[in-house]
Amino acid sequence: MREKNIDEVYLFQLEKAFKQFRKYKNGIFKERGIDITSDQWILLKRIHEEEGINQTDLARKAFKEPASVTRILDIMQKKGLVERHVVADNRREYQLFTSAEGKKLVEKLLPLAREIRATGTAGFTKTEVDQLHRLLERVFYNFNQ
Amino acid sequence: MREKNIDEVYLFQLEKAFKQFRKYKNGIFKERGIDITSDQWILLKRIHEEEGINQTDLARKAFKEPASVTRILDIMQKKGLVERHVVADNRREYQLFTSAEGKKLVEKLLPLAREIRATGTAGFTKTEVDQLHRLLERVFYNFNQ
DNA sequence: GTAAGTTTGTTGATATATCAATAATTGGCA
DNA sequence: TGCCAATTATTGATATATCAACAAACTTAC
Repeated sequence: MREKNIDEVYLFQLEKAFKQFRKYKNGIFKERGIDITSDQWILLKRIHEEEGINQTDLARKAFKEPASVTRILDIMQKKGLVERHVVADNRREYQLFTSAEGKKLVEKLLPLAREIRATGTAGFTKTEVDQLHRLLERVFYNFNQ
Repeated sequence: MREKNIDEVYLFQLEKAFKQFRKYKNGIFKERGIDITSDQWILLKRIHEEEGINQTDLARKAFKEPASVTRILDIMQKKGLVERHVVADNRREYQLFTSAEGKKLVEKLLPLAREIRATGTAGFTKTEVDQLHRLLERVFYNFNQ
């Protein structure tokens, strides 16, 4: 049997879709003059959803490595978007909070994020979006065994 | 309307599936003692499919930036997996070839790659794999406008 | 109460992604 | 022919991913 050409491989399509999404998102931020990256936005939104979260939990929930989270937070802290607060009864960890500026940015970006999600599934029925979601969950599950 | 929690967002699931796939693949290579990364393998396989391809075409077909291709090839060239040949009638570009060692590695990895693809869609019907592929194509298309 | 193990976060090294700038070469065209 | 534009590859800067090693703080078991 002939080896599949890589174009036909669903995993290559998965990679293409993800990369194109990231490019699109970064492009939208840039074109609106918003100085934030796709990954910084993920963390900012997460912290906003759960103010006071620590880095380990943040990493797990955002599906990032703790080391990456450390570095992305360093950048966002320099930009004044987030704050690390020491915890009274535990000197190992930080509680993370969005700054006032961070909160403003979240409010600005939430509708944009909604638009971006809608763009990706333009022309999809609700059923198709669910189908895609469930199929991706199963792929994730299969690779997570 | 409440803002969607990021877990529910299909785009987050897309990212998770892709990252988990990459981790799984890198893990398999590592566990078999094969000194190659997921991305190096993509390029190696592509060159093997089209010996003599130049970097621009390789970048387009592998869906990578030319700058990334330059650097990944540098690494693979050092490892002795690929060769850059000068072209007689065009001193700007190189023709890329897999080395003898590169070819051996391709033969070793092709069945592994097939297994990895199968792992990702374990429990899928053929229809579901096609469905996933087509849905991803449409997401890509939507973000590529 | 202390030693051993665990948790939390950081850092270093390496690989890849992206954008911008650049060098070298080639092609088109007046 | 000679200049300008396009092509090909590289490099620099910055951001992120991954793994390993580590330090500090905390927890557990004895």
